Amino acid sequence: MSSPDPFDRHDHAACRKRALAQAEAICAERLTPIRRRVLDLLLESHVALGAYDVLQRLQAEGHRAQPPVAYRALDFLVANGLAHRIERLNAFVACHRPEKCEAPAFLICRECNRVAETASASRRGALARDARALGFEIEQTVIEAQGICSGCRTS
Amino acid sequence: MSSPDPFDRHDHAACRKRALAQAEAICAERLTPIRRRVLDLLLESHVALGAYDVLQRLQAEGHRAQPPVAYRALDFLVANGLAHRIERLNAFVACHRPEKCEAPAFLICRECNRVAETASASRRGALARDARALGFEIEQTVIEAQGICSGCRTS
DNA sequence: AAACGAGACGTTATAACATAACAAGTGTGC
DNA sequence: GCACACTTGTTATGTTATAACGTCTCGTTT
Ligand SMILES: [Zn+2]
Ligand SMILES: [Zn+2]
Ligand SMILES: [Zn+2]
Ligand SMILES: [Zn+2]
Repeated sequence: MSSPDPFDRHDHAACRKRALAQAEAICAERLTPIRRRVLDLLLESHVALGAYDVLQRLQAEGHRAQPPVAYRALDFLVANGLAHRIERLNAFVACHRPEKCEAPAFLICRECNRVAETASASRRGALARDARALGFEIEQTVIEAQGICSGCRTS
Repeated sequence: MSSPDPFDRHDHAACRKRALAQAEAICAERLTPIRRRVLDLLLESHVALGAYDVLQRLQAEGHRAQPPVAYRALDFLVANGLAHRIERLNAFVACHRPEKCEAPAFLICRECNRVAETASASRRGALARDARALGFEIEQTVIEAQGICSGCRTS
């Protein structure tokens, strides 16, 4: 089955809870309060958050944080597969299925800025074939599609 | 046939000349001296250049340029399909085949930093299918693979 | 010719994104 | 205790990108 579609309504409270539980399973005690809070901030938001957006939210909660605090937490989450960086937006989203996530691809609505995560073809596609032909060894692939979601198109 | 492989040796003087000629055919008088020069700077370099790299080179040639000069030229080139932005690197490469270029994908060597342009599957792949299923209309897709090229791997 | 508008470019200033470097606190194992 | 790994706090700075406004040129309109 596919990941929850952020363009669609779903039981997001449960979705968020599950993602946090998976995060704790993956990281155990390494999911410190700051990291956990940052992950939850990403889960709360269906749009990608920039590091400074995260920082502002932390500060709004009374945490006297400086930029490295946000970047470190985000870097940790990305390194552990709990969040993804969206290059196009210089921003981050939570991964909703960290246990099954491999070779993600993203659909970014230019109107509402929401980001949907989907799975990419990975080792089978034309790109992998081309790379092999060139002797290029792919380690990681960024796939980010821009466009307009169904909700925004109809309105 | 595929585009010239920057990981491979080729007659780059000719390659560059052809690309410039195609650029002039596409833009006519709109390819002003600055834009032409920036395009040529990108063609000269097999690695992606950041806007400030371009800027430095312009300044080294005696041109008293400020950042917007570089960004404007690069934006123009990208808008006209003569160059591509590599999101992962916040940098730009010239397109070697602007007339035939559609849905490009990139292979980025993390060791030598060279970037090869290839063609992506476009409307047929799993991504397009997923998007259609969600009612998402894709307008543009960024595909950037990181890895290691054959030259760098063997050495 | 004078007025106008579009497009390119010059210039200043500032916004937005990201990291280097070092200090200090915590816990674990020796 | 002490070394070590890891996390966090904090200051400062580096890097990437754009807003805003002025000027110049050229071709079109009046
Ligand atoms: Zn994911
Ligand atoms: Zn939308
Ligand atoms: Zn191209
Ligand atoms: Zn290489």
